[in-house]
Amino acid sequence: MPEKMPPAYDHEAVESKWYQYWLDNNVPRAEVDREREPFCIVIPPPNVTGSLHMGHALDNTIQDLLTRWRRMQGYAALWLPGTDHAGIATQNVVEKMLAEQGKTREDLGREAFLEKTWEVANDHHDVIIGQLQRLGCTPDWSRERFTLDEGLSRAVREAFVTLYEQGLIYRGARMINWCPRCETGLSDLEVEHAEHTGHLWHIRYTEPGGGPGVVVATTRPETMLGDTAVAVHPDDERYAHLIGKTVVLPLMDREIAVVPDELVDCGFGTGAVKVTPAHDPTDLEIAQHHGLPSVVVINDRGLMTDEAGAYAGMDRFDARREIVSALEEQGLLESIEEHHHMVGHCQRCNTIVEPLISEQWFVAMEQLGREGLRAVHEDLVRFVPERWTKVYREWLENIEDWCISRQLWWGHQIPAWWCQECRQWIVSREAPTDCPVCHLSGLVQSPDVLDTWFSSGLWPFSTLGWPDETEELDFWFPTTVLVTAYDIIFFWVARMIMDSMHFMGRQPFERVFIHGLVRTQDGRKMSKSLGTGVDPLQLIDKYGADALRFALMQMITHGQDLRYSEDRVLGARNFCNKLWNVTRFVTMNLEDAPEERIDLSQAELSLADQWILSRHQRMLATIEHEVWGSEGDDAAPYNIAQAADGLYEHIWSEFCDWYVELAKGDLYSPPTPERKAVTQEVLRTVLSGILRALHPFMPFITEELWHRLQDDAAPIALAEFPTAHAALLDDGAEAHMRQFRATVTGIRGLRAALTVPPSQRAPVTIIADNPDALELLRSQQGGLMSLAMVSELELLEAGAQAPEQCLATTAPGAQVFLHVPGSVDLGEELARLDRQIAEIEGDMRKSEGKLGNEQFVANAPAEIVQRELERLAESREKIVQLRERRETLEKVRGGA
RNA sequence: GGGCGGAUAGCUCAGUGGCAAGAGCACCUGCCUUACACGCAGGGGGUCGCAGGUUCAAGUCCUGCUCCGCCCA
Repeated sequence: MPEKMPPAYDHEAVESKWYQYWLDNNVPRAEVDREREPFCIVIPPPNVTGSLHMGHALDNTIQDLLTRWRRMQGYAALWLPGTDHAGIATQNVVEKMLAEQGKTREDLGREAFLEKTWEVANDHHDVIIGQLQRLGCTPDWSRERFTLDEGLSRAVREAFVTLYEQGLIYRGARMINWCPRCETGLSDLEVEHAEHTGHLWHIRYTEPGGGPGVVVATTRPETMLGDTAVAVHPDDERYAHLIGKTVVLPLMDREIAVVPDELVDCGFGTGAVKVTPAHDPTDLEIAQHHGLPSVVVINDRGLMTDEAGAYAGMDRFDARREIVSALEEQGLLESIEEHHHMVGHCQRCNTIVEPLISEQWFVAMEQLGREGLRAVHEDLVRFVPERWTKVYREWLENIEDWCISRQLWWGHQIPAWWCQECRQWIVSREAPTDCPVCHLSGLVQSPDVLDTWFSSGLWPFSTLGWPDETEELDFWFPTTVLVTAYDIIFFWVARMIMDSMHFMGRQPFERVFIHGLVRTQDGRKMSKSLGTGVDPLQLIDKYGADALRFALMQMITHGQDLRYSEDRVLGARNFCNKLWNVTRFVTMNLEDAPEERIDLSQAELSLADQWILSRHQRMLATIEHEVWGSEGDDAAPYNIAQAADGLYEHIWSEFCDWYVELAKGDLYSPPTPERKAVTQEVLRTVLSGILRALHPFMPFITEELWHRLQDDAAPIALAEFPTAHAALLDDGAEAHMRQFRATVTGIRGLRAALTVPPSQRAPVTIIADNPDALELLRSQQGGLMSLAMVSELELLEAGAQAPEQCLATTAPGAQVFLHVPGSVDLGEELARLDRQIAEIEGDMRKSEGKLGNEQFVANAPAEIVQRELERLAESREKIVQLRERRETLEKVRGGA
């Protein structure tokens, strides 16, 4: 890397060159290797509709970070990529494209429509892969899967047929959620409920003889055409006289029975409800109790049927208006109330769903649900944070059968064939040529496809080769951790666990790391339609992928939504620049370093050397502990933000602010050549550790700087992750540095109090409280003078006479005096001292209060009491010094 | 209706019952000190939502309440 480093980091120049390098060096590739520990993450497959948003950027950065880290630690680390065909979503996108040309899918026919959809899916796929690569993600591309590819389709057929054979898949007519726009059945989860302000219409159903009858309240008057009864609560005295009688259904002139049923809520509306068994789940139940007939008045396109009489062919909402006005004309509309209620909408197209009785394929969930529960009861799968376990458990405990057939074209066509001769369904892994029962041909495959989540549920094992018993499956399954947001726990996570327990007899992953959603700065949901979406690629263009990744990693909080703010990305970009420049500094100063490397364990280290090496070990131990815990993957807490902060703090506030500044003395004017060489070695060693530890967070810049630091380097992506060595921890050096730093900071504070510019050095006197402190300051004199911009340093023993015409402060173990050339504003200085005195007096009172409390002394641990005693002693010492100082100043002032 | 989460500096958020509550950004002051102005040094800023309780000790544990958000019915 011969060219010089420019003084500002340019992310575009750096990030463009390393992805291909990683591919060339096989970085993403994972091999089955029995000598290594397996580590495996399967990607939550992005939909091949649309492109990646900030949520994907977050989710995939976490996965890449964990994978890179384990890879560097020598694990056989597989991150398995892929995409999801996203049945209804993708089909909607293509239908919209067709609609722009005035066409429908029927115009094209199934085959041509699917061809078109494959094209669209392939295009989106390529965009998504490109985005993941821009983000620096390194999943094993050689193992990439798609939910509709041949292998996964085989897995789907295997799962379907097996469940059918086990009696866990059945076909039947049930009331389901129907989207009249998509013209397909939906599962309960695909319906989103939103509060609507509607009306509660009170409608009178009179008695055949002309009696007053009963007033029913309804939110959906259009369904009344299909009413087959009126129900009241059996204990409701208001309506007792009507039970067993009939009333006349308005507009249809049909006599319907008044039936008693416990399901009726006396408090709702008038306490009498119309019963429309074909269009309401509760009504259907009531109808079943009383053997009532069903009349279907709304069809699967949301239009009124022939049964709706005069309203046949009308849209359901037009019919509602017409019916209300007809009732009003006839004087049967008693009143209208405003009413707030939850209305179900199609998750994909937001159309109001219609409950319809329909013949569909269902998965019986009771047994699968039990198996899913066993996975958490026996701790086979653990959620991080743990509280999501409860959410998962409660959903499974109340689970209902799952409608899996969709009246769509894009997806896995159901492996079921209808024999027109025997009038029965043949379910089979392979397409049968003729009916196994009557042996006649004339089988017709069900045109329906499966719910997308049926295939996604198999993802952790189908992608590893199931139903074949592959080496990969044997080695990497169960996978290590699943990383996803909480919004698909039911849709996807739960189904993977149930399916895996059922088909594999084991959990799909040992842990589920649940993170939150990325929101806008003011906490709103990011959405393209609201214009609140942020495109990760634009941010990458502006600040770089490393900055985006690091910012996201700093913002993660466990299971809580995070508010995106561009300031954070800017901050992370500045951090990149800091890293760039400190590497620039180190490489510039390594140019004349000796060829031969120095063994630091044998070298004579300065205090600063010992300190930074110790702090470096501590940082490494901290980040390992925060992310992986101390007992390996099954206890990993994934505190990634804490690890990011640990690195940031170490690099910026310790390595750059203090070590590098102190190193300058030993580099520019070393007392001995050895001192310089050791300093160079420490700089090289610590920076090398920093780059490697930071690599999983910021892969591009660390790869670049790694090669800047050493010409002949192999990829940092494959370098060994640094390990903390307890032997290099040095509590003594850390304590001495704390004291040293406090002294420097004390002097700087005095300078700032007088606004002495940095260019102006100033003389300083320090009176050490004890010989140890004196020795420390004497040994660090050079660093102290340069970092605190001291012109002359006078170091005195305890008891020495304090100099006059000075500003003073106290540091641990020392009193510090800044000699002021001109005149000092004594008034201001006195006020400053008074503030300090007041503060310390407050501290003293608190300590004295605690120590004067017998209970505290008796009950608190000895260590805490001891600490309190020390603090009190320190405060007393300080306050004596400050008061003396104040007196002196007063005298000077008086004399002046 | 049931459940979950949140409320800490102007903003976004950290914070094992015990060292007098921290960071980043923003703000104020002074600096182009030969790695970095994407920077350096210094500084101001807090009834830890409210009210009780447990404890020698509560931002942290318990109870109740208020407000905000989410999920399920």
